[in-house]
Amino acid sequence: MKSGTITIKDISKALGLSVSTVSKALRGSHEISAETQSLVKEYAGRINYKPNPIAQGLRKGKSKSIAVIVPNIDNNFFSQVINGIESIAHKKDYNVIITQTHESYEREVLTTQHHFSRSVDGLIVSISAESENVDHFEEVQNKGLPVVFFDRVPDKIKTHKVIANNLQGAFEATQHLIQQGHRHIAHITSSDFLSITAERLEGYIRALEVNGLPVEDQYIKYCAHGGMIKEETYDALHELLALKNKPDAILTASDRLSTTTLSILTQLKMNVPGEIALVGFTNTISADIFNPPFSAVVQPAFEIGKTATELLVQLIESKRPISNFEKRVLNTELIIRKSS
Amino acid sequence: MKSGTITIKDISKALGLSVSTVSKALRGSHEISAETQSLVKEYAGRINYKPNPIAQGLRKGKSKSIAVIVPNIDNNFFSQVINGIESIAHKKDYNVIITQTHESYEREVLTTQHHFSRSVDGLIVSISAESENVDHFEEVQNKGLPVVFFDRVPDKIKTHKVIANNLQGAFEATQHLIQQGHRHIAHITSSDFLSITAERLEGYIRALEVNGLPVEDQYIKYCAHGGMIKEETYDALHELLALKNKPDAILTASDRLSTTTLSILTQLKMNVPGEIALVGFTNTISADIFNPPFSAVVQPAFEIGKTATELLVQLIESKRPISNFEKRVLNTELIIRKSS
DNA sequence: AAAATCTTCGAAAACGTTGTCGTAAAACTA
DNA sequence: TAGTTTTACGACAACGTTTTCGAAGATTTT
Repeated sequence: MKSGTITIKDISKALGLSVSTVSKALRGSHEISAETQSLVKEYAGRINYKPNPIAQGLRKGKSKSIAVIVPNIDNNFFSQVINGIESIAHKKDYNVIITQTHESYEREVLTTQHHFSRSVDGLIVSISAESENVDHFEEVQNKGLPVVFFDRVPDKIKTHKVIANNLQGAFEATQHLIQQGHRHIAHITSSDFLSITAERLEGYIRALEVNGLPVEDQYIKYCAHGGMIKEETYDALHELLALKNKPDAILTASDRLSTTTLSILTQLKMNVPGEIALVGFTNTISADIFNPPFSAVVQPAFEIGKTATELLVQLIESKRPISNFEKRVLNTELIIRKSS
Repeated sequence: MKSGTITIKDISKALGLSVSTVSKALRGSHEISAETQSLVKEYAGRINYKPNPIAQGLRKGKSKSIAVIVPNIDNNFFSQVINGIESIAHKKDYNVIITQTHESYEREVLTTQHHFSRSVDGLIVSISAESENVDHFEEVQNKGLPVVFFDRVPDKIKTHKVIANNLQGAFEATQHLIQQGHRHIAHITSSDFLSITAERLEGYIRALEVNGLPVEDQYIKYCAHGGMIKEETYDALHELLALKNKPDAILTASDRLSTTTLSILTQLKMNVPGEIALVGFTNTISADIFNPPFSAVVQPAFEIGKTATELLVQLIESKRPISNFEKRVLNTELIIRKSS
């Protein structure tokens, strides 16, 4: 690791200057004469000197990097958010490192602490489906690490949050199903304590109510692992199809749940939307080549990532502590295809 | 950042011991008496002390973390590889951080240098479609940072490599298309200098030759950005369909190219496989709900990730320099569905 | 009882950087 | 010319660890 690394010390030796002089010259300090500065800079450039950011971080407590913690990356919603994050972060000269929790509470705690102690400058987080407890985030936040949440956000923690208008999205999708003539609409969703679950459920319920339809518990199925475990979705769907009053439509609440549900229905050789219609929250770029083409509630994922990053950088670079936090809500878009 | 952080110094003050004693006690050194050790450990546990890995890294030149550099994460092949990487890395107590290059040479260089100087212990890389030049990897490797390549590997650099049996995979897929009666088989692939491109092309050509079919340049289309830019694929496809002898089948060489091609054919309302059959390299988990269900050459992505990580850890933890490097080749699987 | 050996700990250096402070020489002021 | 300010640089401490070395006290060996 160390063999070829070039440090300030090498430059100082070669040029017969002190390390502090070299450091200051490199940073363009006014204490150093123009000649010395250009001498140092020229030489540093020539031998391809790169400052060691971890030493800088140690010294300054800043590292110009931000970490993203998401449940999974194999999910177009999250990967699009990450692209949004990178678009802003790179522009502002921050590096972005990504870690996934696989919906595991334990991994989330570990990775949070890891990022904290490797001193990233901030965290952008969407909470794992298993994480009922969010103390680990509160802890690092109290120690001065800025955190911004998106999508799955905790009520408890005071900070910036960026979400899609989940209520509206679920409302419109349900409304659409009702307009198509469906009366028994089921909802397959994630862990009941996640913010997105509550918000989307609320939209679903309101649409039913507005249309004078009953809200039936038997039509609402929670998947504790957010669809990570296929059996979970399979069981939920199976229970729905075993009901006396089988649902004639389903609203699925997440990317993974949507594709898994369609996949199972296809396996069961069920006619979509003939026997059962399907609308789901999903940002998959392949929705139009699904069979049938998938009606989707699409979240402004890229925008969410951009917004979260702007807010985070604001927190990081603010001189004095910020206390009035905002919750940005971005609108979803309902794209109707053939599955409904 | 620093406010709440607990350091060895805090412990040493509280217990009236020197920092060196505390450090050694924490690491279980035999120089420290059992009582002192348990005293220190108990106290450290109680106040929730966490060693600062970046300081450890500075001191020891090791950080117990490895970085993964891939073109994109919104791609089931790469996300599955990453899952394989994490499965081994976490077991061996390494943290995994992920960065994407978006097929950009420039970003690849930047992120490589960034990881090097934040002193990760090793790199697992699949090269960007733009990167004809791989000097940046050679450079960090010469400075002592172990690198393992997978999937898109450079010929030039001597190190461990893990790839799918691309030749065999392409051969079987082409063979299958021929058996289905197709005689004009096109091949849409990535940048011509990528290893996977050459290997898959070779398999395609051999299958044609074995069956006494001509190899025609007009049927072979390269996409310099690996399908990242949709127009690229669109143009390639358009040119193929404008030929006098339109192809009656296509073999696509990557995840993104496969879905994009199907998507465009769907837009063009072409009958797949009636007018044109399709087989492609892809690890998408949604292949069975595509319209039509997609015939896929599936790579053992998870296994590739696992293998690459085992080899990397071996490089990292080896006492003396390793010079006999291996290239592991893992078999693909052809899953025939309805698109061919 | 003196000498040798352990045992247990602390002082200090090191990793690569930055920032504070001190200081010699040069430039100005009176 | 003496005094004051400015310029341009170097010494040193600090960030949080680990490790080498030395040394005091305890224990064992002769």
